[in-house]
Amino acid sequence: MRPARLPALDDIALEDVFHALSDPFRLAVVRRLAAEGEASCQALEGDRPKSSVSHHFRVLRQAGLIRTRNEGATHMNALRREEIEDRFPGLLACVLSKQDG
Amino acid sequence: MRPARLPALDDIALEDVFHALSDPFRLAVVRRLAAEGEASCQALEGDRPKSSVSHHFRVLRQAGLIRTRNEGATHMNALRREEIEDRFPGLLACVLSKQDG
DNA sequence: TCGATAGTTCGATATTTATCGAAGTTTGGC
DNA sequence: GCCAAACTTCGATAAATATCGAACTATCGA
Repeated sequence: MRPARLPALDDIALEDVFHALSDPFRLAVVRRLAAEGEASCQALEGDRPKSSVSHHFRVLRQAGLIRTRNEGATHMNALRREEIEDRFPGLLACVLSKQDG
Repeated sequence: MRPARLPALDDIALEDVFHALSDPFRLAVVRRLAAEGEASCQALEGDRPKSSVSHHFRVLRQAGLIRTRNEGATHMNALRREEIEDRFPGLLACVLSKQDG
């Protein structure tokens, strides 16, 4: 199992983060990770096929938003909170406020 | 000249705002409007064709990010700052901070 | 070793978005 | 009224994304 190859947030443009967050499923994943701390892909897939879920997790990973830790066969995902806050101050607050409005 | 048909920000999902901001040209427009207050489409087009510029302004308008006021034949655009801040607190701050990083 | 489970990767198709010329609209000036 | 300027709208094409099944990989347990 190779190292997690986390992209450095400094190399990521805000546009790319916005793109990652412009999908409802991905935005929901970010919100749930913020609320629940850590979760497997499976725990967050709705009823969609695994390949689709995997695709969305990859987009989030490449945008620097999440970190994935392999724990046995399951992959545990978590928000890169501090780093995101450091690089894009206020972004998470914005995503997490008024989630229903 | 019919009324500006501004969408109510309450009707706009955060995903849609993120989508609007996920394009480098549109993000640049938002930043320039924030810095300069008001500008015509023409003043902000790089060297791209008018139809392309018009398209991007429409996306920004539909996402509720800008307001367009017709002053003669030219259309003056401005950020809907207070409303955006109201609906998505922190979003603009995030877009406007560290624009070069 | 054989399954079963959890994800990833591949490939093909569908949907969405962007791009840009051409034609149309509105406004102001002569 | 006529023309130019500033946009918008239309339509066609290109490019980027999403979707989903099928095949592949890695890990755990019996």
